[in-house]
Amino acid sequence: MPNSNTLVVLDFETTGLSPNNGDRAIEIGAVRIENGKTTDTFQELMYPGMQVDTFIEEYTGITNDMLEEAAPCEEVMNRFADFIGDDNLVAHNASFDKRFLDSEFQIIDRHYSGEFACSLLLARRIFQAAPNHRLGTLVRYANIPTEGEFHRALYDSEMTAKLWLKMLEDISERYNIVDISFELIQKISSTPKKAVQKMLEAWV
DNA sequence: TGCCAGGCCCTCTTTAGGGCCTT
Repeated sequence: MPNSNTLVVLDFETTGLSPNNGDRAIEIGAVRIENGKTTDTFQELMYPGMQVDTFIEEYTGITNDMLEEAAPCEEVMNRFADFIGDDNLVAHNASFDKRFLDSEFQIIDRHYSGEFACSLLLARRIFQAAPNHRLGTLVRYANIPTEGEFHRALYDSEMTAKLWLKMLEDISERYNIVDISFELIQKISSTPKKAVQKMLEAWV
């Protein structure tokens, strides 16, 4: 059974946008949050069996030379499957990371039982006034200190985790809700933007 | 040869189109 007090916030760097086009993961970063505190991290580069193009090298700072020294995707993703266990999962634009997690796990015949939540969907509802809902913009909007490079897997997962906790804190303070369950998060994320405030005000 | 992501969300919507987000 997934533990609702424990979350793994994860982020992939990849060769492109779609596993259906043959794209693979090149780095996975993750942060485990237990009762609001970071208790563990995971970060590994992985060799996807192909060269990445110059856009990806420049976007992520991950070079082909770095990847050639890395363990293959299959090996790294097996370790990552052990890391996430049955915990629930969070990512910024989770549909993207879920596609790559599913694709990489299918290759090695591994499975997970946790459910995904999406910090982008939550932010569109909780931080409606933000200029946009890219991860970097939201981190600045929420006044979260930054001291690293975006577009690396561990740093982005750490920033997503901090943003996640900030949104939970915001919900808790704004609506006086003490216990924010994973189920409530899912409920907020699937409620139309205009109806979120009323829904939360009525939440007991 | 030519194509090439996909889910969410808004609106000049629902018999659709296009921007936002992720690499």
